[in-house]
Amino acid sequence: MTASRSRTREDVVKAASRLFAAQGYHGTSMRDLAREVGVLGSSLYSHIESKEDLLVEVVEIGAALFQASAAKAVARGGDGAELLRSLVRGHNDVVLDHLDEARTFLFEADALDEPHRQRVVAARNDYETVFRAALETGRKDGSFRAGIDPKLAAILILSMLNAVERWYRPGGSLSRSALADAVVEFATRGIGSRI
Amino acid sequence: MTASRSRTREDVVKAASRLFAAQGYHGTSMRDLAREVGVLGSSLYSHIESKEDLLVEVVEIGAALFQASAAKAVARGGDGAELLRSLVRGHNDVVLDHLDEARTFLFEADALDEPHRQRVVAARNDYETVFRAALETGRKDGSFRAGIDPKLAAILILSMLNAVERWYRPGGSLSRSALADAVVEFATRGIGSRI
DNA sequence: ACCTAACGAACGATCGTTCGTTAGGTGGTT
DNA sequence: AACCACCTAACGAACGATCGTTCGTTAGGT
Repeated sequence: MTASRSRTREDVVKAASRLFAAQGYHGTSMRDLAREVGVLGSSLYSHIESKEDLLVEVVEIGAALFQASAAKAVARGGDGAELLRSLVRGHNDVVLDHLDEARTFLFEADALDEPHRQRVVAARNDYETVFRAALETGRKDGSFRAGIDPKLAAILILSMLNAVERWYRPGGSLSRSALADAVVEFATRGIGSRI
Repeated sequence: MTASRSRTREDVVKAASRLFAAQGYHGTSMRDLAREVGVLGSSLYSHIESKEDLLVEVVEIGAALFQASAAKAVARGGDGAELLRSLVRGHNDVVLDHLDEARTFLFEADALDEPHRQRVVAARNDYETVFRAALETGRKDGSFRAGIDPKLAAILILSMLNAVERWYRPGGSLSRSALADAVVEFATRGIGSRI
């Protein structure tokens, strides 16, 4: 049935996510990928069109995950502070639950051809805009200081979040929930000026 | 005269920095590199041992730049807050003045063989330790809140700094100095709780 | 009997690298 | 000044390996 075929295709895409995330797109050969799936290189082409097609698919999965996370946070509502907290938790969940797709989306888009790369840039801009809007909301409703620059703050917060996968190891002393809380607290209070 | 006109090893290393930073190690061929230098592929081997040797060299240059920056900040002295400011300014200067080497050091170390990769990991740990020590100092001298986690804060601050090259464009509305100030202010005050 | 995933050989292109050769410049000796 | 020995950077062909991909064939499930 079509179900078994599409499941196999999903296996290939999932394996590609893993290898692209671990070794990079250019560092992964189709024979590497085939070995990961448990098949010979040529057999992959029963399921996919081309290597670049695979990258497009993985990157789009990553983009959709972040987009869905942002949409869910917005739908949940709340003031600026609550919105920011939702966004941070959602982002962390995406990174930790879908590490390979997130990594590929965040760091391998340069390997795409120009039109596809532009779509990734646009998706990231849209996502960043949601963060910026949350910060603007919070600035107005009193959640945050009046002096903040929402655009810059959004970039800095996302910089911290996107780097989480580089150092966070699940099962350590810091739980996933505590991680999100720590990022939010750092973003809102910083390290300084004990009152 | 021969020194300035003849292509030296440094020219090759510099070109490699540019391409490794722009396209990644695996995305750069020796013929790509040769074209960048203005020579045929085989001619590169008058100057270097191997492609991986080149990566090692570029990465070590990057490591040395960050290490020197940290040493300079420490030598300058001051309390925790002043030390952190020095470290942030120094880091930004390294990234903006030596973008290619910094990028390669930060993001291409995975392509190294295991022993060399370990040395990069160690260098990054040492560098992070300087940041952590500055935060611990500041926690004791009253520059920062008592409740902060220096290890986590160091990671988060470095996450922001390492991402600067992904979005900052010199010549824009944000000067280099203002950028460093903004990062320091974000790190110390955050966005929240107007008191 | 049909469908299809997987095989395995093979394609041309490109990979990193080697090697014998060449051109051009330098220094030393006459 | 003229010679020669020497050095070095670059060339260009070629190496074996591997790249992404194609294709005719085969095995197994429905």
